[in-house]
Amino acid sequence: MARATRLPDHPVARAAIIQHMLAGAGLRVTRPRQAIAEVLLLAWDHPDAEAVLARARAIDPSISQATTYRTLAVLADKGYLRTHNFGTGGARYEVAEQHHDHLVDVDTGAVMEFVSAEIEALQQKIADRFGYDIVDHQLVLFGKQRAKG
Amino acid sequence: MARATRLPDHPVARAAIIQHMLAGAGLRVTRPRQAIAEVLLLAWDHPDAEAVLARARAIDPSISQATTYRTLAVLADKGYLRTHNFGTGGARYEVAEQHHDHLVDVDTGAVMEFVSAEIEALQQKIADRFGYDIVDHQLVLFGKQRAKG
DNA sequence: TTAGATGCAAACAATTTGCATCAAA
DNA sequence: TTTGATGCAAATTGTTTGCATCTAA
Repeated sequence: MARATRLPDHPVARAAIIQHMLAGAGLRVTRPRQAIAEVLLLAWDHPDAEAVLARARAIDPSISQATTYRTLAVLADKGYLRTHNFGTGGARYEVAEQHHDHLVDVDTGAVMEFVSAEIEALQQKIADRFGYDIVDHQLVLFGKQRAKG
Repeated sequence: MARATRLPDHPVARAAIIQHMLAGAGLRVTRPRQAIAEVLLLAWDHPDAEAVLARARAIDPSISQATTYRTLAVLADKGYLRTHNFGTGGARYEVAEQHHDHLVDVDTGAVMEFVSAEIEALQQKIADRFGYDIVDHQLVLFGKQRAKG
């Protein structure tokens, strides 16, 4: 049930998408950043900085940890990435497309995505009670797979 | 609008509650742990480990960082405390009483608490779709105070 | 050309651990 | 008394930064 990749197969189209993302974030389009962006766009999971670095080095072995963290930070800051903190370990990243929330399998660590317009509507109702406007939210469900019976 | 303290004023009653919490977690009732538990039970906010340590040292200056982290970890593991990750900085702790979620003021860092039975019901409906039972969840709304009109 | 990006290594921040000593049960 | 708890300091983990050197624009 792996999600389809977010990048087209055609190498020119891929390069164009990556370029758009980096330039859109106000960044120069360098080789390390292209590798990092490609890694994120290809990721079907929610890798942490270490995993992003490892995968990026498969494309270009000279990429440093510092560049990885710096690039992740800028892209997240500019809204191209979302960061999450699922309990222990470092921050985990994913390309920010349509907003969605997460269901984490506490036994396997697998992460599923979902959206619920109903929940989002209720959230704003709650914020209203406090006199607030919501600028962001995070909802993480932790669950166990139900035994087949 | 500070929440009332979770501990009674009477010193004997306070000691009994703290003892109950520590013993209930399978821990020996030591002076450092009593101080840490008292700090958490008295906390009206959501202190991080550093703040817990500082407040505990006001009770007993000899308390170490290691004991603070160790005690927080066990109490959280046993379900007496909840931990949160509101963006940057270390984990933040609070006594686990009735479950509730949080609304964080992105400008001031203030944290408000709320519960919504409606949202919780929808959460289980979503987990059902994946064949999961929810064992825990975390919902954090980030908001800005609405300008007074 | 030149401002911005890089790798490296050192610095930081948050948390965990080994160990000799201490104290609750 | 003996098993678990403590403080200390060192080790880990995750992340950030200074700096001399590159390189995209």
